[in-house]
Amino acid sequence: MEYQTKDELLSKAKEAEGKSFKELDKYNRLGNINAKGALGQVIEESFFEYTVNSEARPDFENLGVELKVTPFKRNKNQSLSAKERLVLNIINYIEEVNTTFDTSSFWKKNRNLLLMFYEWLPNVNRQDFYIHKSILFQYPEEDLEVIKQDWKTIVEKIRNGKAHELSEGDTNYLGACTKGSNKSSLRSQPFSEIKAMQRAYSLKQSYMTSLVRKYVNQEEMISFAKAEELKTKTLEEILTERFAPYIGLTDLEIANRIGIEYKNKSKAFVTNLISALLGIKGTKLDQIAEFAKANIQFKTVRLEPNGKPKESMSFKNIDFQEWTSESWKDSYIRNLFLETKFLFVVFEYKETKEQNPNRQLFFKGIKIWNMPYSTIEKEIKQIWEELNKLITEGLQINYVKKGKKIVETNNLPKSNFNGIAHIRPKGKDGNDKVILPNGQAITKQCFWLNNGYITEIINEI
DNA sequence: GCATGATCATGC
DNA sequence: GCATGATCATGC
Repeated sequence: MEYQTKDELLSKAKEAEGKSFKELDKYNRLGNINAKGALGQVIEESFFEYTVNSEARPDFENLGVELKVTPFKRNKNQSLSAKERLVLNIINYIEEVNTTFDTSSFWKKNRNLLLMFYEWLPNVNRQDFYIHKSILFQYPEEDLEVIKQDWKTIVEKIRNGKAHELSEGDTNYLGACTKGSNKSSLRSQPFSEIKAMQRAYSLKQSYMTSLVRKYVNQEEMISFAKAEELKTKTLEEILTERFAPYIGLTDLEIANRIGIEYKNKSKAFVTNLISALLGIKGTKLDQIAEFAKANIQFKTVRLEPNGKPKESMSFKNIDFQEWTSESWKDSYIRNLFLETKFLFVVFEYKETKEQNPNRQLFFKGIKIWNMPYSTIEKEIKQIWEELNKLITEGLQINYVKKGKKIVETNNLPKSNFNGIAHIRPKGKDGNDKVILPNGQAITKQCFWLNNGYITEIINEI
């Protein structure tokens, strides 16, 4: 049947709230097909009773509304997250470069979304998943401005003959995610001979998480950029501008100026500093809308007078079981760097520790960065493969006497491995160990980006 | 001076 | 108690 108004469509969609897919599946689709989009098909065919299509036009064409059935999950700490990105239409590289945002395939098809959220549960048959919430989604004005910027970024890259280097980390809310995983899903691009992976527009998982929290859980986040400002400046430009007045000041001076408590060793200090600089003092960083939606993580960098950080940058400890059971494409480390943007908050010491043990820290600036696709697929992949190989072979773990102490050594990739990253212990003490898949015990290990590599990134400021 | 291993400190 | 950010210590 055809719905005459959006309200009519929405009230129909709301009838599904609280129902399981089993109840909605009139034609027993779920019993027969295993395909990925089956849950969406049940909604299209059984619930709305229209034939499944994969056309460029929206599903409810007369209303210009596209239907999307999308999962969320509950985390260990009970918060909700989108289970995945929302995949939209495939990008035709050849045609998309001839459009503007308003005439783009993205905007034509996905301007109005009817979102039906269901909860995904581990070890539960998908027939028993429930629809929790149906909403007619329209992009908030400030989000739409960021999405327009993202769209431009994507199309510019195609125009520069770099469709094959597109990466989700390039953009903030709207991404270009790969779709189809084999060689046959390569497509031509207009300004390069190189075939590019087929990609679709997508709303990033982090962006979808913000929608889940807002619409399913009624959580509000706080944003620092207004739509008006985003019309003339990118999110990155706004951030840079907000931090600029404080360049050259010491951390103490900044604390005094913005009225936050100064705690030298406190992890919370830089967090407080960021939210205060952004004009939303006291907001936890995961509650800052732009950071949450774009998956921007901050990292503090402290440069020595020679312009290089003394220390490498650590990430979370390595889960060896996870590392060796995932494929490269699904690997934690690959997806971390593909999907995360980093906000480096850079400070510098102007004296060495020898010159002055109580040396002060001066704010130098920020850098918003995501790892280039080529680095992920080359150096990060190398280290991932090397670690997998070593774990399969069995690590060489030795205990050698150094002076009075006994030190644990191993043959994991060191900082000279490929210049980008290395693996190094990070435990509480000598007894803080994990068990490798083959039963060996080793001090907890961590993934580090080399300080030399960090220097290169920061020097682009 | 740098690389690598060791471990402290904070916050949830 | 643990994860993660931060930093120390030692030897080449």
